[in-house]
Formats: sequence, C-alpha cells, structure tokens
Amino acid sequence: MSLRHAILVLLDEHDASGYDLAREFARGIGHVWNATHQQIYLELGRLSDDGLVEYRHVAQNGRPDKKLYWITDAGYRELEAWMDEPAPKPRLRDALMIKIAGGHLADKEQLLRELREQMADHEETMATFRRMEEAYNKLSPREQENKRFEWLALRRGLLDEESWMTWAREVEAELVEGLDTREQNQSA
Amino acid sequence: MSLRHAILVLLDEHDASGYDLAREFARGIGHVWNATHQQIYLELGRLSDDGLVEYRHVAQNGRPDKKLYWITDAGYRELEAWMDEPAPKPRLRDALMIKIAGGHLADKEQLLRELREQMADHEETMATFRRMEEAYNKLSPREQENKRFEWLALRRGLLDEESWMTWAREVEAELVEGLDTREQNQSA
DNA sequence: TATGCCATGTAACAGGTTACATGATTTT
DNA sequence: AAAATCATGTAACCTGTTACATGGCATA
Repeated sequence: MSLRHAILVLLDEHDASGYDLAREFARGIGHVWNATHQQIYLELGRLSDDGLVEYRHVAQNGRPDKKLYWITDAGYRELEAWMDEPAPKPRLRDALMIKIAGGHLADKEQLLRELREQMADHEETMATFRRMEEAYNKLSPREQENKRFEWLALRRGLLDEESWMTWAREVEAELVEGLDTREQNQSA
Repeated sequence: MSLRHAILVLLDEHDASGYDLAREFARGIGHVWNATHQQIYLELGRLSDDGLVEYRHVAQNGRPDKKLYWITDAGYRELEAWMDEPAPKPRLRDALMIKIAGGHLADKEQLLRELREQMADHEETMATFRRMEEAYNKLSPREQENKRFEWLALRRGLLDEESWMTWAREVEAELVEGLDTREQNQSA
C-alpha cells in the first residue's frame, strides 16, 4: 500500500487538495505512480483518520470550496519509517506489448494505428516532462539542490519515455515496411 | 482483464502447463506482463470453462503429473477480437521512485543500498534478455521472421532495462558524491 | 449551447496479493 | 539436512476500477 506514501511525499512538497493531488498524479508524478481521484479521496480520508494528515476548509471565489491537506509530524514519521523498508518491485502490465508479442495474429494496419496513437500520447508526456525539466533548470542552484530528488524521479520519466519512443519508431518502421511489401505484391 | 489474453498469446506460441506459464511470466514476458501462479491457475480454469483453451493430463516420471493446455479455435477468435480493441494504457506504480522523489527524507546510505540491490536485479534481467536475443539471432531467417513480434516485445524489455540502468547509474553517482562530501565535512 | 475545469464524494464490482495446503524428487 | 524445482490448487483479504452523483463558473 504505497498510495498513501506517494500522497505523503506530494504533501511534503506542498499542501494540496485531493483535486490538486489527482492533477499531479495525472501529470508529473503519474509517470511513476498513478491514482484516480476516487482512490485519492478515500486515502486522504484514511490518512486523516490515522492522524497522518490534517486539513482545513478553504473558501474560494467563483470556485467550490476545497479541503487543503498537509502532512503532520506523525505523517513524517510514517514516511521515514516506510523509506527504510524495502520497496516492492514494480509489476508491469502493458496490454499493448501483449498485442505486439502476438502481433502476427493482428490486423497490421490496426496495430500500426494504435501504436501511432500511443506514440502521440507519449510525445505529449515527453513534452510535459521537458517543460518541467526546463523549469527546474531555471531555478537557483539552491532551489535545484532542494528539489534534486524530485528531479531525479522526473529524469527517470524522461529517460523512460525516450526509450519507449526509440522502440516505437523501430516497430513503426517494421510495420510500415511490412504493409508496403504486401501492397507491392498485390499490385504486381 | 488482459491476463487471459496474455495467456492465450503464450499458448499460441506453444502448449503449456500452468506451471510453465508461471515460469514465463516470471522471466521473459514478465517484463511486459506478470502474474502469479495463483492467478494463472484460476484464469486457466475460467478459460477452460469458456472453451477458449483445452487440456489433457500428462503423466511424467519422477515429477508430478501436469495439465498441458492449448488454445482452441474459439480462443483464437477471442484473441483476434481483442487485438482490434484499443489496449488500455499501462499504469505504473513504482514504489522506489516515490522513495527517490522524497529522497531528502530518507537515510541516503539505506537508499543507496536499495538502489544497488535493484540494480543487481536489473542486471540479471538484462542478462536473461540478452541471452534470449542471442538465441533469436541464431535462428534461421525464416524462424526469425516467424518470431519477429515476440522479438519486438523482447526488444522493448531490453531497451527499458538499459534505460533504467542509465538512470540508476546517474542516481548512484549522485548519492555516492553526497555521502563522500558529508564524510569530508565530518573528518574536517 | 456545449465542453471543460474546479471540487468532492459513494457504491458495486473486478482484479490482484498473501496466506495456507500438499508432496515427491533433485541439487547443494 | 536443507533448499530448490516441479506441480496444482483454495480462501481471505486488500486494492483498484468503473459507474453513479452533483453543481457552479468559464471558455469556445
């Protein structure tokens, strides 16, 4: 159950509402951990019950009220204790890769279409990460030092996306080549 | 629910027992999809109930009997139908990255130790993948052609591992540097 | 007028993990 | 003597997803 720890790490960076957290999970940190708003609201409730976070209502003009959460001392103790325990290895479940592995059974045009859709998504993610990296690079050396670990996690996302795109371009080229060859045979 | 489709893709490659599948999920294909034996045995039961796979008992000498499963025509139809539907995007949940992102709260030596353990694991995985790639390279052009898609999925695993190691070495260097600096300050 | 953003939640269900259970053979 | 490999399963529990629910304000 690391969702709570992911939330605590985010709350350590800055106070946030459930909505804020959901946004961050959908963007930056979402690359290494993700969660839907439903999960987040539930977990914030539990964290609050356990005294690891606290919140206050914040009224806003033109927008609905929100609950602003922050991490408590008990929350920090919990986080630090968790840091000393070995992290479970991530378990990957990528359905597209299953399709690729069994690609000889698939409609190649369909597969190419889907690959390209995912490539577009990954391009967007990379663009976001690059913007985040640029923002980091513009910080003062002192601030860079403070956010060094956040940056290292971001860096992981970037390298991961780059490696994915490298792979995808290889696959794209092969699929296109396969389709071209078939067309030539048909017209011959 | 793509576990069943992952199993079907594996059974398309060759007939297998639940145990065989569990081994493959733990090694090769495990990089893109993984499952425990408990999940696999349950799902094989359901696949069998749904007529997508069949099996026969195989007696073995010196080893327990096993159930050898294969994919049926209905199984192939199911797989092909599934291939045409968009695959859900993978959701990453990597606890180590949360630790890294909140690394300023962690004991750096502990973090370095854990990073190095995971690096060793990844080295092993890479070695396995490289052996698999070498085996593929030794196949006849015709066989390479047949297993092209399997190889593309393997290739993804390799690139992913390489990218992970690149990142990990960067982080390792930073952590080591940080610890050295602290030691110098202590002894000064 | 419709879509998107802000903001928080509940409930039912599906999927996945951990613990428990057994037992022979082979390797260290 | 202990650990690993082969081989299959059940049950309880925890986690995560999808569907449902509401509603104002701002932008296209």
